[in-house]
Amino acid sequence: MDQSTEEKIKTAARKIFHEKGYSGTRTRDIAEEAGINLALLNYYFRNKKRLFELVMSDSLEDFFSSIRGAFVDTSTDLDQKIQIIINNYLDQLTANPNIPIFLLNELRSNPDALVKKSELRGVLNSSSFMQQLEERLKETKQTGINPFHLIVNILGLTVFPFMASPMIKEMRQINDEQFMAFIEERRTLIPQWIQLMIKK
Amino acid sequence: MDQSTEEKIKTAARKIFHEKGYSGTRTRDIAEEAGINLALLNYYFRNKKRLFELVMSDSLEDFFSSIRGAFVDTSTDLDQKIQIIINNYLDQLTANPNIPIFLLNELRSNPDALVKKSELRGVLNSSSFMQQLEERLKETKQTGINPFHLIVNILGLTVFPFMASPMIKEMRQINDEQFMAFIEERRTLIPQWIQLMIKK
DNA sequence: AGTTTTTTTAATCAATTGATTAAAAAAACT
DNA sequence: AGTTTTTTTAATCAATTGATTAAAAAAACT
Repeated sequence: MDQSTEEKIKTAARKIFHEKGYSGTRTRDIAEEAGINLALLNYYFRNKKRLFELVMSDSLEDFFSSIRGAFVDTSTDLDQKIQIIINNYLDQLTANPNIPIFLLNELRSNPDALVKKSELRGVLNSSSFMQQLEERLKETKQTGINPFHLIVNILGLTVFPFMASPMIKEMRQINDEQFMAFIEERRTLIPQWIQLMIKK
Repeated sequence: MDQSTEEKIKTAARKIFHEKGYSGTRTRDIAEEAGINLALLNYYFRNKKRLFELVMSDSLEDFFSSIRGAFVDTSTDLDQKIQIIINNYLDQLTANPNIPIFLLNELRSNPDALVKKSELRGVLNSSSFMQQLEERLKETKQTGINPFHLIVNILGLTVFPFMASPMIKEMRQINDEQFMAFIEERRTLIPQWIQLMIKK
């Protein structure tokens, strides 16, 4: 495990920024986590802000990358895509449960970070998935419904429980392991629910 | 508008804490927002932490209070309750769009705040709504599904778009007004989707 | 009207935080 | 082996932040 100092800092910064957000994170926290001298943060990354922007950009990329493939793939049909998107998201969120709340909380004060990812908008809006959704809504006589609602629903059913995990755990008096079992139950349920919304 | 100084501080604190979170908020921000002298925060509330805990407690109360009535009301049936809960939530979130992300972000670092509201767990778990949900799942041969999933779904479909509003606005290139129109569309759609999940 | 209590103010302080500095150590180059 | 460049270190600094202080002003009490 011979990580360079620069890599050590990045890894540590990702972890701590995800947990504490930008203003809750001290550069000393990152240095401690990385096991390096505090001044190295400025030597390698100039200042806290730059390091954060790097982590923010990477995290946005991570958030979208696990589903981009499924969105644009023309060889799968709508039902397959729904399954793949939800599965890929659950896998990714299981590995990085802090990403959604981190991203959405930071985007509140700095929405511009997303503008730099404007390419994603293009990908999403012209995706095979979007077209297939529109066609399905036509077939099911639901043309009054903006297909974007369905995308929000997939995200809401998949992502929200991770963001609300403290509340869910407290309300149901369950531990982390039991929470993850709850999430696994949803792996098959969410696609079924989405299917009901666009049923032929 | 003869608010006392104490009230002015509370109002300002709620606003700023909701926007910036605990660590992103300086006591000077609150004082400026309230139009009062900085030292008055300590005079009236002793320190930043106490003021925050007060705002946190109130905000949790607000988050749950708009739906508590509907949960325990025994004179309405399940379908009516779903409608009322979603409507009440949308009204409340429209008035205070920052509450969910504020609460869930702060609960990540301090879940204990919720333990102080443990009474809510009792209310939820023994509520008329919960019982009606269980009965409906029985009637529809879905006894393998924990009814709590449906509650998470209602929240996910209702609350998540508010939390994700920066992303939704950017992805669809819409302004605040258009975002609220998007939310209003969901007012009738969400109950329909939920009904599909528990359809007889 | 005088006295006491409460509220407010501007200045100041102690601690913290992001950042800088100068020197030492290590690596790379000749 | 000597020189140059890069990396690391511990100390220090400048700015910021939550909090305190002492005095003035206002309100309440007698």
